[in-house]
Amino acid sequence: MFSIGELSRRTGVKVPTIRYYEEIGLLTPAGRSAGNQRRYDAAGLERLGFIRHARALGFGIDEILSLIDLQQHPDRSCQSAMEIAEAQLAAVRDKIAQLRSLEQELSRIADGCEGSGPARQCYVLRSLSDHGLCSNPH
Amino acid sequence: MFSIGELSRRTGVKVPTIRYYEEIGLLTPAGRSAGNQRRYDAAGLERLGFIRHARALGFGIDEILSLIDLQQHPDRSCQSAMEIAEAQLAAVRDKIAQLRSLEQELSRIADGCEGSGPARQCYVLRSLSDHGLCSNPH
DNA sequence: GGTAGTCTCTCTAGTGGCTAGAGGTTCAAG
DNA sequence: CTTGAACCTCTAGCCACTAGAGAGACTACC
Repeated sequence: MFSIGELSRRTGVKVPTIRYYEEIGLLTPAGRSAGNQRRYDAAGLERLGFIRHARALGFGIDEILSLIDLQQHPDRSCQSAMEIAEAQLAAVRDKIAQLRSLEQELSRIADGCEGSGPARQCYVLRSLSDHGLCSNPH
Repeated sequence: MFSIGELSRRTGVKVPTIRYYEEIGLLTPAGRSAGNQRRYDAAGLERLGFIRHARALGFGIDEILSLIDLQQHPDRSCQSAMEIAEAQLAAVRDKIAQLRSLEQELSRIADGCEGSGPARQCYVLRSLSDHGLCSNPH
């Protein structure tokens, strides 16, 4: 049994974040000390590692709740886990596509400006004023 | 002179968003009607188009404030505009790189699971529990 | 000039996923 | 038994909006 600070050190998750996870029902301490301080065990450590990893991969809190729920019922089908992962993958790919389109526009816009002239002629400012100068829709 | 609803229709920016932009100092109406309703002119329309375009490219409110400030002083050097654009481009590229790394992990994880077995064996759940299964750092 | 129906007003609160800080209590080492 | 770090709860703030309540203004038609 160890403290929240120890748990934080072992997982790299900040103390207030751990408390926040408790508040939203992701992680409950194994118990409390006589003086009401949180105490965690190995299961809590593992759980927080799971959460951290899932967050790093971009899963939202609701998805993580579902995944944890599934993890606690090992006899159920893992179909929903796969669906959640695929949905996340699709969301990431979508985002990448959007960002690539932005990258293209931004590099075109930034390249068009030398940074040396007056703002009147600035290609950055002109591009923002006139959407017609863009090659992509966004 | 036209109403906020008309401005919204012409730009595709929602009415509450326009009011929010006013609150944070991005866009002031040209005036008010006798009954205190906002009235906009062509300059407001143009300004909101600029803001919308900049937001679509991912610029933050502070950056947009700076860009508008520069736009209103056409004799100043446009260096800062270029810097802002390049910083945004760099941020977008960073984000893309991060997302690509996530994409790789996620597709590996999702591919490892058939969705048909019990949760006990689910590769998605096992991957999240054991960071060591990952090939990328994230 | 009345009225119906749409638009607009201000204000408050909520979103997601935390982060920061105040003011007070508990713990562990010496 | 004291010191100082760690911990507690609670509130407020971040970004860029979005939603909704309750009240007032505008416009088209009769």
